[in-house]
Amino acid sequence: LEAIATTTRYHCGQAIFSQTGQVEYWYRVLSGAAKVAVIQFNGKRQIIDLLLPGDFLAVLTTEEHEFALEAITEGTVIACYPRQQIEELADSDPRIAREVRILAFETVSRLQEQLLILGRTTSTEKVGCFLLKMSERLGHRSDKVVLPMSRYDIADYLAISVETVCRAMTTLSDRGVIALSGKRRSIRIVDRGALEEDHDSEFGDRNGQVPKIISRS
Amino acid sequence: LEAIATTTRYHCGQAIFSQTGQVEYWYRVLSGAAKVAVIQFNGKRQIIDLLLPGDFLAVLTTEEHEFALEAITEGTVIACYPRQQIEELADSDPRIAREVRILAFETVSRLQEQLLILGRTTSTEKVGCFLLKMSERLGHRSDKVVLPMSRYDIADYLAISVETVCRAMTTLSDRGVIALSGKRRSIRIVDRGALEEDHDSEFGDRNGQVPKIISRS
DNA sequence: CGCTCGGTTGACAACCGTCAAAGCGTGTGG
DNA sequence: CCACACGCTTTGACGGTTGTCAACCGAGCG
Repeated sequence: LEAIATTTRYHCGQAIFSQTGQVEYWYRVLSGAAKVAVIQFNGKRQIIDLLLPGDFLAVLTTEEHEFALEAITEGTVIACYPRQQIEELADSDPRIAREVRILAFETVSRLQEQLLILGRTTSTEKVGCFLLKMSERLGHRSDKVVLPMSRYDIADYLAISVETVCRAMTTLSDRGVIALSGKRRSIRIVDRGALEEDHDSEFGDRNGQVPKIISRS
Repeated sequence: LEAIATTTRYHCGQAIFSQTGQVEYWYRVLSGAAKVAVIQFNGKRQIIDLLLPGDFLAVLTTEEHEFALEAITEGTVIACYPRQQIEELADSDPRIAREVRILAFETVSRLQEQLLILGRTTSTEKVGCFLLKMSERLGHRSDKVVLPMSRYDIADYLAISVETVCRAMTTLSDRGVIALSGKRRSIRIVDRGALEEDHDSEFGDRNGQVPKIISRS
């Protein structure tokens, strides 16, 4: 599978691609980090996916939106696979087809998790869940998390403003849930349990209603 | 591919599955509509995906969340494929593998679109984009959209409250962008252009800055 | 040294969630 | 056939949260 890949090293902020229409390549981050952004007619940017080492991106078409893939850490290495060739390989080798399938499902899972984070009500929860997810995805066993992105990128990723991201950070820091180290992008998770529950039963579980009935149609 | 499927007809509000852990089946909506919901420790529900006829759902694992798939219209027909068998078929027949791949990529695309909607700033934009997407997905050429879901489901889907959904609807109606028919779930799109742009240059494009430089890391 | 950019904090207005209440539609039972 | 009840929808009032604007700090760099 790696035989048809062309790996390239990118600088921080460098665009891997940025276009509208059919995308003829699939990408995979080998080291560093990259963001998948959509530039809206509006001028506003939104980051709809964050790629860490091992993550995969396959975009079929980008109708009516301008997609952009961009490195966010210095020296990010990305493998680029021609779509045509990878499809042919998958057709001829079931193992490769299975691998591509798994990568696609991982992408689905990643996006679903992101949807859950965006569905949170308060910004503090969003940032808390984001930090938790980043801690998981970065895979370090320690509680130290070195964010690969700026606050601006976090804001675009969580669909909130930069100032709100900062405020959420300091709020979590004041609560003693996280600790902001000297280095700006380095964060230590102090109380992981509080991050996971967060607002859960903040004011006691006064809503004793068991949510058995899901539907209301 | 349809040989291994077991199709079942469901009532409105009936659960197709609801569990935590490994999901051993993949699903496809043949007619009607279904929602993929996550019940959080909190008790709050969030709809992370909406399945219309032709749409596909494959969940690998639902670690740490309880996933539920539930019909939202009466008489929804859903095909259920055992994961094991569909993988074996895909391994033996490249055409099936390709089909599964395409379905997975469509799921990715659907989730990305939903992320874009959730990334909108105001609730009116969210509802407007949602209606536009529903109009596209339902595929009717006319401007009439019959929503398959309740306002509660829309709220859980857009991560806003029910009241806000109603207010956004009436706001759009007051602006003359949409028309609320007598039937509650029937909506007519009057000014499609306004829905697409929406807030775009509401107060003139005072931010003349061309967003060439995407990155700020 | 001055510049730029990222990060942080404050003030204020607008938006949205919550609580409350009232209008509708549908289905069921009398 | 009608009355009632229940659930969905809508609207209002109010307080909390967040976006926006503004200013300041610190670090990197020419």
